[in-house]
Amino acid sequence: MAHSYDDVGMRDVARDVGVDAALVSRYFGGKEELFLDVLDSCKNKRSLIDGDRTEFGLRVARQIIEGPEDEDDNGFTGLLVLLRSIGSSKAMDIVQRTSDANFFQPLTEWLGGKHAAGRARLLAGMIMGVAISREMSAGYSEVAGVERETMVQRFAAILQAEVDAG
Amino acid sequence: MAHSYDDVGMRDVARDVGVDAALVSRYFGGKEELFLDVLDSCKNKRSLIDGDRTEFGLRVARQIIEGPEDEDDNGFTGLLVLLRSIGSSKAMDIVQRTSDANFFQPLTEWLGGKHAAGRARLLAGMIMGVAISREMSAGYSEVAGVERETMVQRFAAILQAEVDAG
DNA sequence: AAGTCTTGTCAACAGCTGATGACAAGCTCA
DNA sequence: TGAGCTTGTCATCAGCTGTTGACAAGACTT
Repeated sequence: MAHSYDDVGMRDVARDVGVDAALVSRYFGGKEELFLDVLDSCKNKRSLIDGDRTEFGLRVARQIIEGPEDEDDNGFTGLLVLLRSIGSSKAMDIVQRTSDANFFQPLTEWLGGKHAAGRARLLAGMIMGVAISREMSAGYSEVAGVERETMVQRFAAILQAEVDAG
Repeated sequence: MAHSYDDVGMRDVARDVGVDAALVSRYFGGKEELFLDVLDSCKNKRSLIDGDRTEFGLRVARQIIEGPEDEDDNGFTGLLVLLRSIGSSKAMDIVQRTSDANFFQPLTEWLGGKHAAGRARLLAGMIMGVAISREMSAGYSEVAGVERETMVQRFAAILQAEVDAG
């Protein structure tokens, strides 16, 4: 699982790699720089934008609501880390800058057409929100499988409408 | 501004009230209990649900996108604190339980009709996401005023459609 | 072979966190 | 008046954080 900025310590990172914490701190030049590097390493995936434009809604909706089949990076892990790191005053600067440069702006350009910025913001917001609502109620009010498929279809239509609105 | 669980220390809370931190810790029984009390104090507002059902979309969309006129509690502060506190392993339990009890479930009941749980989840997710996207790009790519009004209208229609879908 | 750079560890640092025991002043009530 | 409760402060605690200086072993270069 991907965590947040505040929640992951240097010693955690170091342990995962089997190395001393001092080395990590030194190699990256500090925790913030490490965070920035991690986020930048996720930006090249562009899994949101890549793919058929006419199936954007369905593709994204399914991935967000049903979650990734493989436990590894599904292209949204970077976004989830970003979302979880909101609320951290130390990471806020990086979060704002990165989300803008790696998420909002590319989406705006890809959308094009009328009110591209506003539509991108709306689209990004809805995607982030549904993604995060999934783990906010994890283990509590699970939505049944049948109903989930309906959710996917509804959400897909909403997203696609925003893409085609240009 | 409302902050997150990890970002606000006992000493901060105490200073704001003009009191020693020890008193706060003792009076509430600990930081987690304080957090829980704060969240519960926000639940009675029900500002999402209260009001005309046929204007739910417009009312919520305007409040979320344009922000509150008064700097004080606009009924969404509790939700924003909740959102920002995701990513904190210490607050996660409380966040999940509270958001379910004070947010998802009331919304589900209020919605009613077919697939109420799924629609509520979708609705809640979109609302949270757009709310949070506003502060993720604060100061960077501001959306112009004209475009913002279009956003409000589009978002309102999306939300209202989900309400009426039952 | 000698010098130097990289890769890495260890111990320690200052700064912060939430919490707690000891204690003081003021209030209430018998 | 004196007992007991509330309200509040202060110093202090252990635990955690990111960072850094000192040092060691290996690899590469001259």
